[in-house]
Amino acid sequence: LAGAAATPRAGLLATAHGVVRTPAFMPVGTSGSVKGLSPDEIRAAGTQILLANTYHLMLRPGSDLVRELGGLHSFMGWDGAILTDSGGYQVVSLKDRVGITEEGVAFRSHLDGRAEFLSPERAMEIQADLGPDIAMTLDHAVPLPAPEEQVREAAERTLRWTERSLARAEGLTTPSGLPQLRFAIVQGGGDPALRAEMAERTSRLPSDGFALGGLSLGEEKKETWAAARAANEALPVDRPRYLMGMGLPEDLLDGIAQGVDLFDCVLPTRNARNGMVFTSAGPLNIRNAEHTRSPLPLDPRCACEACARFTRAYLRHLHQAGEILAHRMLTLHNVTFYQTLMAEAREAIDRGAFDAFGQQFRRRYRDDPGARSPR
RNA sequence: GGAGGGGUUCCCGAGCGGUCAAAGGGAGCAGACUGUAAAUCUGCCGGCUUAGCCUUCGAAGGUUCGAAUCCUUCCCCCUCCA
Repeated sequence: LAGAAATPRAGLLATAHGVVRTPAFMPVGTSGSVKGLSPDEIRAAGTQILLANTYHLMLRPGSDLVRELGGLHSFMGWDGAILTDSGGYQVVSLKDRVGITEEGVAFRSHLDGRAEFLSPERAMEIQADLGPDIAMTLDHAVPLPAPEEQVREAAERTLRWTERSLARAEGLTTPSGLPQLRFAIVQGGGDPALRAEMAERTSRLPSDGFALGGLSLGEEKKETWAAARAANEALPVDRPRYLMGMGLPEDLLDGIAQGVDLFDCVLPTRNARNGMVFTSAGPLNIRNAEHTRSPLPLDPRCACEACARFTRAYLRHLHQAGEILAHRMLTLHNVTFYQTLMAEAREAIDRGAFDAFGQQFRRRYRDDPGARSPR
């Protein structure tokens, strides 16, 4: 990896399951599955690395079972790279079932109400059992807006938890025996100064990469990027940066512009199941009546199976009829769209033409009337 | 032929004198979704010149200050008996 602190960069991230060309997007496969897609389809969409979740897999089927069956890669039949989130996000998404102490996070399982406990140490132990290529340290994210004091406290606690996580990870082994990278998470809310400070302090720790967590959690977009930029400028240039949980296609471009190497987001997969399709001419909702008789593909610029084979009219029909194929095809398309965007961005960076690429993408994404089928 | 039950807004289905343009589903229409408790959730869903007015609960007539609700006749459906 090369380049100045917070400018677009393309690189290679070596993992135990292949070299990931960055910037890269990780589709989310929380429970060990990118909902609706087989590993071959995930790969065909252009995916190099995907994300799974510690909390969910810990509850079901249990990390010991995954270890017994050779680790997450062999368990789910995916031989590409995997990153697992530590469960820190569930502190936010499951906030009503969570209690936080300095020791860790107490959960009431969303599955059966059972008490579960995730400490920084346990998060790393579970991730060692799961055996992803990259494990995330446990962090404490805060929904925004939040009082300054609370944001500071969570950020400081995250740093302490990061130290504990990294310390515990020493000596742990994966089921396959292959090495595991550890990424530390920087918190700090929407405050650029706090973000910069936390990034600087975190970067002194022996971490293989760094992540920006707790963004797009209710703050204004301007705030998101100001905070992210401050952190990115303070992070070491020679290690990968991961912007957690974002985002929209525009967000990916904005993140890449300030030197982010890794992204993940549920939008392309979850929204696909809810009928939303990302296209080069902007987003569309396949449920909308305007597509009822449309003979067009979702996106004429896309090479995925859904676009090669099916009309909007058919896909709309499938979605209205509640057919699984609609969810599968829209998911395949959205993931392909995201991965194509990332591949084009990498190529543009290599050419030294990222800005122009971004502008061209945005122009088409916002303004192309081809996004709408004729009435 | 006899006995009984029923026809409600696109569909199913509550309501059984005023608080009913009429519960609840479904369908339809639109919106939301950013480290997934999500194939989920929210809103609209008779019309209009929309703090109100108009048309609507099989049809027509009647009772009543007031009817989807009560009465009469008619039309249509279903069940049982002959």
